[in-house]
Amino acid sequence: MVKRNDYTMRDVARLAGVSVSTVSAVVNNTGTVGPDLTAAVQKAIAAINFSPNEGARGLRTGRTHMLGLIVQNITNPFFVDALRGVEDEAIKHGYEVLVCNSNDRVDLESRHLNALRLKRVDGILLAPTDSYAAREILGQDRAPLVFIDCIPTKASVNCVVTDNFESCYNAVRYLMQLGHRKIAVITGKLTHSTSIDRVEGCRKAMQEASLSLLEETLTQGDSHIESGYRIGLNLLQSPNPPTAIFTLNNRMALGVLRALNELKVPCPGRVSVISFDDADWTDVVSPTLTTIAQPTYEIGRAGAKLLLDLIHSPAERALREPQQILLKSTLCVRGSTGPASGGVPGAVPSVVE
Amino acid sequence: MVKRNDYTMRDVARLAGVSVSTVSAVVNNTGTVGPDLTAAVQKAIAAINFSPNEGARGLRTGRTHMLGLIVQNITNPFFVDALRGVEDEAIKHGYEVLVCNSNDRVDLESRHLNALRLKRVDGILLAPTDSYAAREILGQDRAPLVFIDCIPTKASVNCVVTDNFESCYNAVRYLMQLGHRKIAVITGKLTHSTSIDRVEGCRKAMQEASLSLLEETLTQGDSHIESGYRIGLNLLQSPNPPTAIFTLNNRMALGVLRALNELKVPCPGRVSVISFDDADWTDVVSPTLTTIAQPTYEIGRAGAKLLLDLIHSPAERALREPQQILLKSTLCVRGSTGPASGGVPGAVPSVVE
DNA sequence: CTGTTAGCGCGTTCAC
DNA sequence: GTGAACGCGCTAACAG
Repeated sequence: MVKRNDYTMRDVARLAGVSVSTVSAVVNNTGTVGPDLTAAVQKAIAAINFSPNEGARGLRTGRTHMLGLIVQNITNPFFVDALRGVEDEAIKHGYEVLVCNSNDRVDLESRHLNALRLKRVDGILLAPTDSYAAREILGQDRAPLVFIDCIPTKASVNCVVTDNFESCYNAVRYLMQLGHRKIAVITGKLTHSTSIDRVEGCRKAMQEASLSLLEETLTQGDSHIESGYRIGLNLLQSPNPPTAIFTLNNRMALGVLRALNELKVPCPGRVSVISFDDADWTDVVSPTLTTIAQPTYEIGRAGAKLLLDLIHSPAERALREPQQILLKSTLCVRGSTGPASGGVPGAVPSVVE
Repeated sequence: MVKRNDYTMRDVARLAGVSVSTVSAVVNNTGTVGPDLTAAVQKAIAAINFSPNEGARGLRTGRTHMLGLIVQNITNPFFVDALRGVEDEAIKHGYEVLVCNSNDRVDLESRHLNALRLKRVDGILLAPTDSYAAREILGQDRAPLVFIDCIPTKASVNCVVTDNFESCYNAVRYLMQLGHRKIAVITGKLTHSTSIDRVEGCRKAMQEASLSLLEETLTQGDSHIESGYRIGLNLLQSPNPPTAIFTLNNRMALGVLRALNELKVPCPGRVSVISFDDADWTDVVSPTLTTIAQPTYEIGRAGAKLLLDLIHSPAERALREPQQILLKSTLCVRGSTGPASGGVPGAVPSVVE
């Protein structure tokens, strides 16, 4: 047993000459204690700088006032912004946030899930590493759960995500308006709903223009810089290169830009680049990067809000259908996208709308 | 009282036909329970999917197995990397991390400090917003505390930081070797030890070369992009511009680069730029950025390690002098720094070593 | 080896 | 309006 020199309510009670329950009543402001005693208790509390033990309180009330947040990879600024949103909302309601980083590993994710369970957090926000793995945890009884940046299954679950389908649909249409017909798409892992929805959005836009999303123009990366770089090199050096590259994530775009600079391929002269996710540096890189900005902070905030809602009304929760919150993104046009006209000879297919 | 449908040890005990303490002994693996009973208990645990309530355990043991991490501003990637280091180390020892973002506000910082106290975390890692404010919390009795990215006072405190003084000393010497004599320094808030130490490092290097760090070449920013941009514009448009700009933080460098591009000032042709903090994008921006890379992850890891050390040996802690861990940085030379020779006419002062 | 007992710090009926 | 008693889920003495 570790020695803790924290003061307890008993100390306060003794000092104020009252009973523990009176102290408790004052601390919790139940309003049933007379003004004189209240003052005495408050004085005693201040005197020894007493602060109630939230752990013990939680044991009684069944509330820990802690939220768990598990993110795929904290290295991705997207999740940092979401984290800010989560924390701001949590604080506002007197909650603290236990942050866990899965580091793209499913095993770490479930380990964190278990740790949060032991800690009896009041609710969990989960940005899963893999949609299929995420489904398995759905059946289990645990604290209220809200997914962010992922819709793990068609079945109804509480989640908040960007409208990935529409965002990509619009982005590809934008590229096609610029005259692009051969558009390469670099995706994240296709076992994640986010990637899947984004690809579908691309596919729809292209189908409407009687183009098809060919295997050769769709490449799976892993959301990290290196994969963007490697795939970018391949794409740019292929005999029949695309006139536009669409990376479905920020950091893969960084890799593509690196490949671009290294190969000294003019952009947007020969190839346009557009990427999902905005960032600090998009207007300082060369070329400045056209992006689709997600409401990152808002995703976190809305997720936390929904979660706190579930926590505070468990009765309704059972009745109400889970909510799927879809947030809109913004297209930020910058220097990396331009007309396809000056493309490589032969790169423009004969398809006409 | 909220209804929790979690199972307790009593349920397990009942199911296994043993007493609660036996269950406890099995769970904690004290090795005093016979093999047959152990098996029975484990079976019962598995049957109802029991998991011990860490909160209740903490009430007994006085350990919450939680660490608090308060960072100045989570938007800064430096702290995200440190966070990763903290978490990895924490997990290894069965701890979870409560992450708090002060958002550069001293009042939020102390609010978080208080919340962590209520939660009875076993230890706190603090990256303070302001060194002066940080001193005030030193006297208070609370959980073991380790500072990161800050030495709030000359008096001995446990902390782990980059050797800011030496890093800057070396960086300025590097610039001087390239022939630079008029070096502008853009600092973060000067109420933070980190900024102060960095400035001192610059000053020493310049003094050794009989140069002085003039007020006109030393400007205080606030570590955000905007301030770098604004100060950068001023500097570049001044009648007697510097031949080199040293930003003491990542994001201010981003601002300077923006100013540079906007004004179309050749870099490093007319002015060189070097910055503290490395980043993902340093080799994709134009020009690629020369930086001083801090061992960010390691700062977090070492900080957590030191903290866990303090937690696990409170007896020695009282005896031992607090530790100040100083980590080395790395100079990453890229495209934004070059010889000063081609500088603006008149920009080279007549000072000769 | 195992069970009984006594709290950890707090909130919450109940009598008074 | 106030205080005594009980229990939240668990660990740690101690007894057997």
